[in-house]
Amino acid sequence: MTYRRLPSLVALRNFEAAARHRSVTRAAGELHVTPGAVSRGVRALEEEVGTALFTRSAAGLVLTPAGEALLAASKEGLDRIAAGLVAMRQAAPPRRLRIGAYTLFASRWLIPRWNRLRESHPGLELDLQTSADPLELLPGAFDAVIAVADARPRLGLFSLPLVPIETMPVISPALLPGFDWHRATLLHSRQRPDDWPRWLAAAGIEVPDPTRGPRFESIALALDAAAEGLGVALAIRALVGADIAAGRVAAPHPFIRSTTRSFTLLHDAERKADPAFAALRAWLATEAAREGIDDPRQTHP
Amino acid sequence: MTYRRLPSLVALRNFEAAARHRSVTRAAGELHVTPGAVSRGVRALEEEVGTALFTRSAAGLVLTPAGEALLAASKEGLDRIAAGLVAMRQAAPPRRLRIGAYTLFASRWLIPRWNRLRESHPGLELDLQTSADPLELLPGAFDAVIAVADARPRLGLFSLPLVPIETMPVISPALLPGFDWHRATLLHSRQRPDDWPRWLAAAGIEVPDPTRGPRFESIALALDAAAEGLGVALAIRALVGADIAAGRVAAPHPFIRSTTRSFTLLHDAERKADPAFAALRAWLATEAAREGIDDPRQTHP
DNA sequence: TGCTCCGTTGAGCCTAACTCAACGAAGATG
DNA sequence: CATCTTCGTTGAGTTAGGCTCAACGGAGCA
Repeated sequence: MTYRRLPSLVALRNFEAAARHRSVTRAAGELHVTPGAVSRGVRALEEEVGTALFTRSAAGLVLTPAGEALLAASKEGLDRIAAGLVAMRQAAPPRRLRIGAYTLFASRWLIPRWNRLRESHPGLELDLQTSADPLELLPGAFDAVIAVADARPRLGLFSLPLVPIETMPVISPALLPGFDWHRATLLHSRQRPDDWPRWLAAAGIEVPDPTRGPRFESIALALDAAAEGLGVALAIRALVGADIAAGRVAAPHPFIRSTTRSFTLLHDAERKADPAFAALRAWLATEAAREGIDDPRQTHP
Repeated sequence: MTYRRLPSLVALRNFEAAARHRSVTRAAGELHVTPGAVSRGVRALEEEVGTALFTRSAAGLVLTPAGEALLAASKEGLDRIAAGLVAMRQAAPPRRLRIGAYTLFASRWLIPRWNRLRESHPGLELDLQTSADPLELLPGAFDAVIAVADARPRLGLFSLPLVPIETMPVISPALLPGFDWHRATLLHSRQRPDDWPRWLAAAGIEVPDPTRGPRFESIALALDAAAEGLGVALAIRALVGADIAAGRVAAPHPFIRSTTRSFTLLHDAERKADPAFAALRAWLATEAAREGIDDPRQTHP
């Protein structure tokens, strides 16, 4: 029943990298793990095959004859597999998914994370189209759509909430000292005229007239205006992190208003099992989960 | 820094087996896992590469072109690695370790497990020599010794307790009905004359004379005598499990006397890091830990 | 003699991968 | 044509392999 006896392939990969570099530390760098992990992996492999593969010295690693033989085999074997993955992508040309997304979400969230998708899923190509108008995102012109939606299930649609809509006020950092709600100019988005009244009510702040102030076509423009010092805009928390970190805007008040809606991935329920859709979902879910852990704009400047 | 991008090699192995067999169930059999594990692994791989590798039907699996390409590559790659392991064993001829072991332990514990060692560590060959005399096992004539020892560390020796010494009485199952300690014949081992007095005292059983009865050269012979219905012998729990399961002997009393000593692997402390010794230790420790979970004589009849 | 670099290791944690059990779909059988 | 069997999938929960962190020891270097 046993066709082939293989050691732990994880340990084997550790060994192969360590042997190729003649260094535990460099192998750890290549594999993005700690040197300790590589050291343990190699030890485990040596124990499994019952033979020393390296002679260790502080200067570096020297392969034993057995190690040389195993290095050749594992390098060729892993190379063959890696080459096969490339060949496979030609047998299956990149899968192109047409994605429709809300403009602000695309520019502040999706695009900054784009590189990681290309790296981790080379077989997936996204054709991104954006719209500031939620209605345009509804029809079947896209394979999948990222829109603002509540958690309510929709017949025939699979939905995956990604990023909660939470509003918070932002102003130019220059205006932060002595900021006064009664004298502040509220910057509105035409699409979301109720945002300010709701936020102010939830925060328990009273102003002369919550509907006063200039109206902009989109939240993005209101945000730009706030950064320019024109007044205070309501931003979506998850989408202004980088602006705050970069010092473009700052929060004059700590209250964040939660809502029941999220930026949500929506696609045809029948395509749930399609690996391309599964990959897209998994990637988006992972990125959404690491929200706040590290911002891509910080780590990949 | 990233030399090669590889998917999860565990998932890849699942896929390769499933693709080769054109069957999840058969692949699971080969890999000694459940079909669910293989199914999940393949799904994860498909998601990782973003491409369907199989088209599923109840009749079986059919590979997509991408799956064909990946099967070829992974099969060749894994074959190359497996072949390299064989070649490696020729570069490093089997390591032969001279093992000295207490006779009863060797026959009742070590030998029944021998096959699993040969299977899991083909690079390790044990040269087993046994003795019923503990003194013969001490000197440096062996690479490692399995002897009765307490947990006290010994200078210059590495020790690994394997199986605790616990004594329990056994008789022929035929004598079990109406067994009476006052009329029973105690079968003694010459090497361990104190065993019966100690066990009886610990169990709180009084007999006319705990030292009466025939003396045999070894526990093994006393055990044989008990099985023949000559009387009641004191056996070591871990070594009579199979005899009890096979109905050769039975326990007339549930009490098991624990001691501070164990069958213990002993070897030169300096050879602790030697992979062959590490492999031997790991194998013995694993076998000792599965003690009672399944007896090798049951599963490999 | 002290510094630095490198590999190892003890302790503890985390998550990928596994098991178990239940389920639905597609032949096979009577 | 109902029933049974086989096979792959999947939700829930568990486990252990592999990882990190931090501390340590030995070898070369200043």
